[in-house]
This record gives sequence, structure tokens and C-alpha cells, in this order.
Amino acid sequence: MGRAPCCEKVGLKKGRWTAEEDEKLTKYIQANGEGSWRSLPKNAGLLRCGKSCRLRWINYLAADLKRGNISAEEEEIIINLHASLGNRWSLIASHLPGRTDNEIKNYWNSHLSRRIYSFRRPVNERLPLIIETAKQGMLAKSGAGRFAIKKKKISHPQKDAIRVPTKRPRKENNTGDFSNSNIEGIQLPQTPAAEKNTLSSTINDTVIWDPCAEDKELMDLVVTTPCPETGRVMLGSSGEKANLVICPGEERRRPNSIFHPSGGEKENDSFGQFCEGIENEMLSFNEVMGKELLDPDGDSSLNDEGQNGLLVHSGERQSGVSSPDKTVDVFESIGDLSSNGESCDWHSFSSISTSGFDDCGVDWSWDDVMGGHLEIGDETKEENMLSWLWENEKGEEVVNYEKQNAMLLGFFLDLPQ
DNA sequence: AATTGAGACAACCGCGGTCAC
DNA sequence: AGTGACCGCGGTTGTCTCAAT
Repeated sequence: MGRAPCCEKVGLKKGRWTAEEDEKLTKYIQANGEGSWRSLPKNAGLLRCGKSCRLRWINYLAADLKRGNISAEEEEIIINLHASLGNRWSLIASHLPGRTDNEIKNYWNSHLSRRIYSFRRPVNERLPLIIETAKQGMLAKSGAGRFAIKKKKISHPQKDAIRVPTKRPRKENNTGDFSNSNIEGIQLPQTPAAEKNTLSSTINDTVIWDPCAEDKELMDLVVTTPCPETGRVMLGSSGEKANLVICPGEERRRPNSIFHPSGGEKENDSFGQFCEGIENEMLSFNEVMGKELLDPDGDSSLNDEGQNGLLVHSGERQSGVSSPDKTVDVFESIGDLSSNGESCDWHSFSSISTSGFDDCGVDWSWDDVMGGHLEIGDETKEENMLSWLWENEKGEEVVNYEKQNAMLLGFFLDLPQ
């Protein structure tokens, strides 16, 4: 014989709580304390299920709840903890006094998730590591910690017009930095599988990596160590340097930044395990932009020099497009796609690029990409970075795709403010 | 002024672990 | 020891608000 049921479930009221019900519940709990949810509704004179009473008390009536908007500090904590813990709302809430798991969950779903997951991706599919990496670079944005790298210019006189017009703006001001960016409105995965598996990364694990730092030893350790199983070079390592956040130069360690791209358990984190499951996700920049972001057939390509326009659709660049800003177009395209949830369509991209955004210009060059890190006259840093990007250990000229891609993607993701 | 539809959020549902009987 | 309710949690749904048309 088990316990008696918590309530009869018949004749019980559902839906919104009235002020009168709130008052009854509050008075009862103030007099008798929390708990005994089964008997509470009857004793308090409420036609509610005990479960409903508990939820109402915990989420809205408890005295220690903090009302009002989520502050910028709280928001950053949520973002960082979510990057580490995934959808463990109660755990996240435990770090935010006065906030409930439900409140944080709702805030995440309505305010933050679309800012964080900037790219269309099927549910339950992980982002490529390079995007995860750059994404986390975005997350590290607030404060000084940010990998990339300011845009050289936004030539469009009304850059707000770049926004994808798929959603009406809300009245309230969003506190985040991406609300006015041209990625607004992008459909997001609801609960990426990777998040569910992202566990146990702690603040102490975080390594903020500055690619132009003079700490070349760290650079090499983090970036150029190949996976012993796959032979691939990863944007991340494991063991002591398991967590990687790309950030700019000023601040190399930010205690609140959490990044654990592998989602592995800290104590089990070996390099092999880190590589496991992501070995095929290390795409080149062209692959990412073409296959993952733009053209499902993968036939867009990156202009090698990067000096005159950003992306060149092979064999089909639109005539009559004057200095098109392909960065802008890229994100226009993504937003447009996500707004209807359909697959990426290169042709819609083309039509967008030729119908009103032609003169949006964000030219880029490697000088631009690196420029955010470098101060004028800082030749040592510049030399370090150049050799890091274009040389191997022997000083021979090579193409370090992963390094370059990470820098480029970070650059491109640093959208106009 | 009426309609539409997206955003925000309160509340419900269902599951799994725990614990009282 | 077995049963089944309780509890807490995360996912989902329902409802309200309000900007755009």
C-alpha cells in the first residue's frame, strides 16, 4: 500500500491564479510553512492540485523571489552557466538568488537562445566545432574578452536596414548586443543534443585563449596539438587545457567564461574522448560558409585574397552588384531561411543581395581580421600572429585552415552593432 | 478600428528518482 | 521488498499583450 494520492484531480481549477487564490495560499504557507502539498489545497481552501500550489508558491509567491527584469550581470551568468550546464535550469537558478528555474528557462527561451544559436541547424544536431568555438567567442563578448576583431567599416548608411525583416521588433529594449544585429529572427534549435550532454565543465577549467598572445606555448598546446586518434588539428585541446574560449587580447582569463566544446566530463576528459564524436566536424571555412551556412551544395567559396568582397559564389557572381558585402548577405540569407524554417536557398540569397543591400560594405582583409588585436606599431604581436597563421613549426609557409577559419569566423560573427 | 501574428511568460504535463507506507 | 504517491525537474502549451498592417 503506497501513499494516498495528492489530490482527486476532479473538480479542480486550472489555469491562471487569481489574486484571491494567491492570498489564500500565501496566508496558509506563512502560517503553516511549506510542504505537505497534498493536504495544503484542502486546508487552505483552494480548489487546486497540490502540485499546482507548489509551483505557484515556488515560482511567484515565495518571499525571497526577486522580481523585475534580469540584469545584464544575471544574463551573463545565465549564458555562461548554460554553456556549461545545458538546460539544467534548477542548477543555473541556484547560482542566481531570487530567480527560479522557470523564470530562467523562460528568459532563455524568449530572450537568449536566438542570440546564442545564430545558425540554423536541425534539432539534435551539433554545430561544427568551428562554429561552436566561434559562438563561444561571441559569448565571451561582454567585457574585454572577445576574440575578434572589429569590423573595418560598415559602409551602408543605414546599417539597421540590414536586419532581416522577419520579425517585428518588440517595444522593450533588449539588453544584449545582438538584438539589432542582422541575425535577428533566426530559428534556433530547441534543445541541442550537445547541450544535454554538456556536463561538469567548471569555471576553473576555462582557458581563454588569445591567439595573438605572446604566450606561444599555450597557443601551440591548445591549437596545434593533433588528435592522436584522428590526426586532425583541433580548435581545442584537452586535459589541463580542455576548455577554450577565443577572445581578444586584453583579457586572457575571464572567470565567468565557460566553454567546453566536447561536452565531456571533466574528470574523464582525455584528448581521445574530446575528439570522439567531433572528428568529422572540423570543417574548413569554405565548408562552413558554403555547406553549413550558405549553399547546401557547397559551391560557394572564399576569395583567397579576401580583399574585394568576401564570398564569391563560384561561377555565378551577380553582375551589376556594386561592391556587395557578402558578409551581410550571408547573414541575410541565414535569417531569411530560418524565418520560414526551410532549407538554405542560395537563390534567395542572390535575390536579396541584388535588391537593396548592394552597397552594404564590410570589406575585409587579414589586416582587418588581425587589426582588432594589434595596436599600431606592435610589430612583435603582428609577427607572432602572422607566423602562427601562415607558418608551420619549421617556419615554412603553410595554410593553417583551422586557425584562419577560427579567426575569420570570429571576425564575421562580430556583427555590426 | 479591427485583425493578425509574434513575443513573453505563466502554468500545465509527464517523467524519473525518492520515499512513505 | 514492493507499490505507488510525492517531489523536482525540464519540456510544452495556453494565454495575454502589443506592434504592424
